[in-house]
Amino acid sequence: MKYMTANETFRKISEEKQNKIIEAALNEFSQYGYSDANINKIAERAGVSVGSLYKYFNDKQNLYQTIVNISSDTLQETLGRIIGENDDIFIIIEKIIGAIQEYARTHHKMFKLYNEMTAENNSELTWKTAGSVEGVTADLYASLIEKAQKQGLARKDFDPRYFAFFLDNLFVMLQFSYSCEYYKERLKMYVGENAIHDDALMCEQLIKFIKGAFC
Amino acid sequence: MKYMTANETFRKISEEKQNKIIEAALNEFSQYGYSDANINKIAERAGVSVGSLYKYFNDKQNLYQTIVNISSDTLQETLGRIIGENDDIFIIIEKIIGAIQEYARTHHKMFKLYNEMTAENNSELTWKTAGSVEGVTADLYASLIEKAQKQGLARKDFDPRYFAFFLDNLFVMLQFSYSCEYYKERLKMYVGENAIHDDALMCEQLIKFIKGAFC
DNA sequence: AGAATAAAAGTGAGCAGACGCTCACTTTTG
DNA sequence: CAAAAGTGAGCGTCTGCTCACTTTTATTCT
Repeated sequence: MKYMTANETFRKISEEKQNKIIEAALNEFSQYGYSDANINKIAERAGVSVGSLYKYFNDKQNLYQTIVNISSDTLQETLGRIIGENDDIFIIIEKIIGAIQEYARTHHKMFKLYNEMTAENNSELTWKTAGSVEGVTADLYASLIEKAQKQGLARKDFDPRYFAFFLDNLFVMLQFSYSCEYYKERLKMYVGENAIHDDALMCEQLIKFIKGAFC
Repeated sequence: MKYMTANETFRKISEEKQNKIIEAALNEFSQYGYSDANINKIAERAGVSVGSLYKYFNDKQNLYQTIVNISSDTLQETLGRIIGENDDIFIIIEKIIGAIQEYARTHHKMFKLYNEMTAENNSELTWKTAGSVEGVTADLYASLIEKAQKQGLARKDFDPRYFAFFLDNLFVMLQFSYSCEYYKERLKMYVGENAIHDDALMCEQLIKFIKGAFC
């Protein structure tokens, strides 16, 4: 169900109002992180009173959880669609890289939120939601690789679960490199100032790297 | 110079006292992150008064910077030593993986601190110290790969700077996977409960992956 | 050597500002 | 005219940091 973590009241208000609140909260949380995010500011930016906000969400944690869930669902939906298209593995990888590059521009706050969330120490809470997603992804990648091995598209002398892990590691770091200040700077150090804008070159090189590893 | 960011007073006190303060601060910062770290608690755990702490360090930021610098230096020193040994690239990679696995146990708080630091938004401050380190690493990896290309150890149809980037991405994620709660859980999802303890298998699989990509 | 004294180091109660959250109240809805 | 939705001043708490004060160390003088 949509916005499961929010209170009933929130689900009854107009979609426009919902969106304004979600946008304001995503803005604040992704920019300042959980602890430094200011609830009063979120309310002000969203054009609602703090009192109302606390009728929609039990507390700060609850609002944060809702935003994390929304982001997680949005990203997962895209990934699911791509993998469900039943292409061969290297086409899928290319599509995923393309999706990361596109999302880094249109939804970069969600990537940033994801980065902050994983750095937090009370991961137990956030793991319950984002964790299930990671589990599904892990299985999907592993079975894709296994299929590729059977089709002769990948060599057979490695553990598909480990290679799925390394593959997703490369994707996670690509997300960070496009969305988070620190990793943006780091990317520049490695491949130069304007690499951030040359999507095609990055995609080409990364696929070459992955293909090499698999074949 | 040692502890450059700290005040002169700090550099004059006994090494034992310095170490107690650094340990207490590293503990607090790595466990709770910058914002939620409590200065009063650090002082108490280190066995000094808050007043003294503020004679050693200008403010919270300053103490944090000092801890980040120390961690950064410690890790960089190890990496520099390994790369300086002039082995062929795959021996170096194996040694780096081994060092990550070892440090994940002996210095895991430093890795955690690094993860939190990179998620912070005021990266400009921390970039000044950690950033210079990343720059050096980037150059070292790239020239190592270039050398391998010339020696015929790696194929020549890729950009060494991009491959250096992907290589270090795999190392960074390995660090996180061994040290940070979220990524530990994620690693379990991918390769199973007891993969965290099977260092040899992880090393073997990762080298296989990297070797494939390079050759 | 020890007293006198100045400088440096150390202390912790408490100030000041920030912020999550409440609640007595008003407005809107059905 | 209830019931539900909305409001925002301000309460309570938390915490970075200060400052008036004490203790220790270093130096000078008799």
